[in-house]
Amino acid sequence: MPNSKPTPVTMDAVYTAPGYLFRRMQQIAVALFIEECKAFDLTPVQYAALVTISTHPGIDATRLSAVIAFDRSTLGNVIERLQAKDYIVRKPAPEDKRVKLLFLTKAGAGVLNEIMPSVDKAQARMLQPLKPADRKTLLSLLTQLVDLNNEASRVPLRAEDALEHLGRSG
Amino acid sequence: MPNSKPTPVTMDAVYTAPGYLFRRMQQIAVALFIEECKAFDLTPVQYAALVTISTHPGIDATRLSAVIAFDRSTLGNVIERLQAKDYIVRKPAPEDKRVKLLFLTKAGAGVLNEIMPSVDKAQARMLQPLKPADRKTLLSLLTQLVDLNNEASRVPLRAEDALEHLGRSG
DNA sequence: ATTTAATTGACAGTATACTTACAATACGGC
DNA sequence: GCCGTATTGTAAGTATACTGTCAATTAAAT
Repeated sequence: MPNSKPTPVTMDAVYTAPGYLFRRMQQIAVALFIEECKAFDLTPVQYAALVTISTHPGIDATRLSAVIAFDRSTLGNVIERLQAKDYIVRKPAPEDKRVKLLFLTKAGAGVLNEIMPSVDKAQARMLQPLKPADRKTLLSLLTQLVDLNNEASRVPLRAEDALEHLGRSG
Repeated sequence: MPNSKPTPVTMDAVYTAPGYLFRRMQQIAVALFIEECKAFDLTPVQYAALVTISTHPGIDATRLSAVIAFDRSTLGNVIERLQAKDYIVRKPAPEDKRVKLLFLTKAGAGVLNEIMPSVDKAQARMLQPLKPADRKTLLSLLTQLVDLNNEASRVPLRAEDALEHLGRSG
């Protein structure tokens, strides 16, 4: 009789799983971001896209997705929303008819400057409960882990590759 | 002239933000889970729900949401999908006509038992790149941080409260 | 130079994750 | 026992996040 002893299942199968903990922390991070930045009507993803377009004016959607490691399909919708809010504009690339280049508008640059302190506050708040030394340790291990697992993600970060033929502005 | 010196924006505003790193790790965690468990057609969230229904048979959707800290609305759809796959059944509660109680089916209990090793493999893989001591440190800090930030999340974990009048089976 | 392959943005479809709102039901104070 | 209130499940609407696919276009192979 095979499989005669099924392992007894406990909630530890959920609570101690790193994947569960990362999910919870991500949800906490988004909640804190939204709370601190509620005056600005910008989501964390939209903020990351704005920052990247700011540091790489004229980047296209595919390269943007590689630089922040967000899915290309998802980013299409994000870009549409940023455009609807008049924070960015899309201009057709002269040398490649498929490509649309992304630029910040004045309003986009303004929001980005204004939201920064609130973003910093949110980022600080989510580590606040830890002792300063533990914050540094966690951030260091987390940075290492994300980097070492880069290829495991569906959309690996390709910061360098993506910018090879751009003006190397970031 | 106010605001005459806008802070120069760099990609560090994204790359070093803990929120960004948590988002990346969550995406990596999901990718690894899906890859290891592709034979089973179960998502991480569906797995967590199945485990909880297994350890708390007869739990209702609202309490389930509190025990795994997932949004109540989201969970409605998750439950529908688990029901469509015949992994769970919903039975009306005799003493409260609003409530529908959740139970595993034989198939649900079977999948849960079979998928466990693959889930463990995925969870191990995402920490694998770190040295064993660093894995322990990260997991400890992450667990602390999630717990200390519990109230900041939109759906705080309420494991105890949620089970007060249940049979205390977990 | 013409066929083949790769890239780009777009779209459809599924699955979380959250908000607000709502009807049905249950419960509290009185 | 009635009434205001809270709870439960559900639904609609928005925003990620991923899978495919597709047409248009460009690049590469020969």
